[in-house]
Amino acid sequence: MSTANTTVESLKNAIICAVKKAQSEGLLPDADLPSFTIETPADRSHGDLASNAAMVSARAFHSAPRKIAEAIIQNIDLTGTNLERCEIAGPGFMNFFYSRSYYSSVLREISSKGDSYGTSDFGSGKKVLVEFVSANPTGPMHIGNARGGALGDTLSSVLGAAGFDVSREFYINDAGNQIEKFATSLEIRYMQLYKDGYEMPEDSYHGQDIIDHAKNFAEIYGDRYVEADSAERRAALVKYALPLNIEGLERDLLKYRIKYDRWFRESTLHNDGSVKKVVELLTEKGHTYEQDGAVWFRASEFGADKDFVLVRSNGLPTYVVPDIAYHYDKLVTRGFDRAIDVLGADHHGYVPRLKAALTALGVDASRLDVVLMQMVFLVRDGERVKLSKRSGKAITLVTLLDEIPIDAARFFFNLREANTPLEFDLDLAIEKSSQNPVYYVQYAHARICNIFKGLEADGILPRECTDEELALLTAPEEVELINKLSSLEGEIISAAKDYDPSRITKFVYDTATLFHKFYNACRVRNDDESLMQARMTLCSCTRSVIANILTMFKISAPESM
RNA sequence: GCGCCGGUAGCUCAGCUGGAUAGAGUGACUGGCUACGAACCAGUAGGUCAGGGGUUCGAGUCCCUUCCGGCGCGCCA
Repeated sequence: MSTANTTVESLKNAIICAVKKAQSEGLLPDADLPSFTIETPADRSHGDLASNAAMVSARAFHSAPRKIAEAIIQNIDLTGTNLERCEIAGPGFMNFFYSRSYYSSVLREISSKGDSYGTSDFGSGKKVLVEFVSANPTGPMHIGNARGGALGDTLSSVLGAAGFDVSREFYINDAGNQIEKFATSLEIRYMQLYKDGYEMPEDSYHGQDIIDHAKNFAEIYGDRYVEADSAERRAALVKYALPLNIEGLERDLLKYRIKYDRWFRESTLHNDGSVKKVVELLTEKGHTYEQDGAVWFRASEFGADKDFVLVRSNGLPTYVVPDIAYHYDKLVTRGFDRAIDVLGADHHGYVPRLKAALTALGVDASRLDVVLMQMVFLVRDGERVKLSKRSGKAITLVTLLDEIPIDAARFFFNLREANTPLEFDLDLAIEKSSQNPVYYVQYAHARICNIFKGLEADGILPRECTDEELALLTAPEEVELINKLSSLEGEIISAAKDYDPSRITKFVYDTATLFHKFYNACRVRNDDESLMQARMTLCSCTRSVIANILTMFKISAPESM
């Protein structure tokens, strides 16, 4: 538990105790205290922590909020809360103020925890599987995958920092219809090299990558497969091209600093009979029926909007079946406490269906959470770049990473929460100025490093400060900054609860802002040696917070820029 | 037609379980380096929180409704 968290908890307890005491003295009626909140007021003159306890209990206690607040304050014992006084304000808020010693205890905590400051055991080691990107291995990754990658990877890191045991996984769709389409596309491109009269169907893959595969294949095997049986030709082409694509995915994601714990192949679910078994199990339990030669699942009986097909009339399963088998594998066979899927928002209709199937199989579907992410719009020269997937002209992850730094990409894709559309400004991302938020944050870090370098050159080294010295940090800019630093652990837990790593991006940006303000208002190098050392401690703690976050997000924290 | 998501400053967006005077960045204008990195900071201007009803001591936040935008609703994945 961090100092900041214990303060909030102990204040809550102190208020509850005060109410009981006031009740025993007859100052308040014997009614239950409704649930109330402790929050940080936006305006600092309203104290450091504020509670609405008196206002929410006005009805229960049949009394005016301010009167209730008075009764509470008369009986409150703030010993051990890091708080020293309380004021009643406005309609009945109780505003509490930190004691001086609180600030020094925050700085001490950060200094002693160092790299681990911000982490907690909130998740108590629960096993969580985060599946993200899972791009089709039939072609290159696009911008949506880039967002999914940054989101999934940082979300995993946030969950890890909050005390969950996290595994990252990529699901490879190396079976099913899209592989057939892949085969068809490769086959036609190959045959086009030798014969006329081969046209690409509308729904095949038109990208340059398919043409390249066919050419390279032809260079190795020549025309050997031109006269061969189509099935044999297709199999050979897929066997050649698919592993190359999968290697490519792995390589490109690694370049993006994403390393998976496991690459899970859909084909294994077909090969070991899992896919078949899903249909059998659902049928055994009476959750399926036949219609028009297809096998349907009674999804509407399990909370989905309508029934859907499991096995097509041609005898082949639809894509949902391996997906069900896969999630069953995650939650039951491998026993993860929770599975999180990062998906494009266009999949939202599919989620209730998958959950319905899991429920029908006796799995608690609430253990599956889906993070949906909205569209990315690339902006260049102030205008949205038109993306046309049809023509194969969509910007790929690789070309994006060629153009902009990895640091910027990872930062920018986490600027907004997943469920809101994201504008990605390409010009801004490569700009080396304060307008570029990633530079702004990194600059704060470099600036701190530079302060220490400069001081060290004059023989001034940081040392441990006494509480009295740390209590010299009383300027508003100093107090604000310490307050910010103190809330990192809580922020990470909130981000983990909400599956929203963008909160941490905002947090680190705000921290940088407060540091820059402090820097301009308070000179670290100072004739007052004690004050200088106290400020050095504050700098060092700020550096830890920024570095811990950037490192967690796999963004560099440079010592100079 | 049904479902999901969104609509906050000129632009891009914050606003945590309802809280005190709705905030940043950017753009516009004005200041601050013989002082630890000006890749920074300070200030001015800019708002009927899409419209309308409701709940409450209190609504950008919750409920209903209308309008506008994005996306879903396949024996595709």
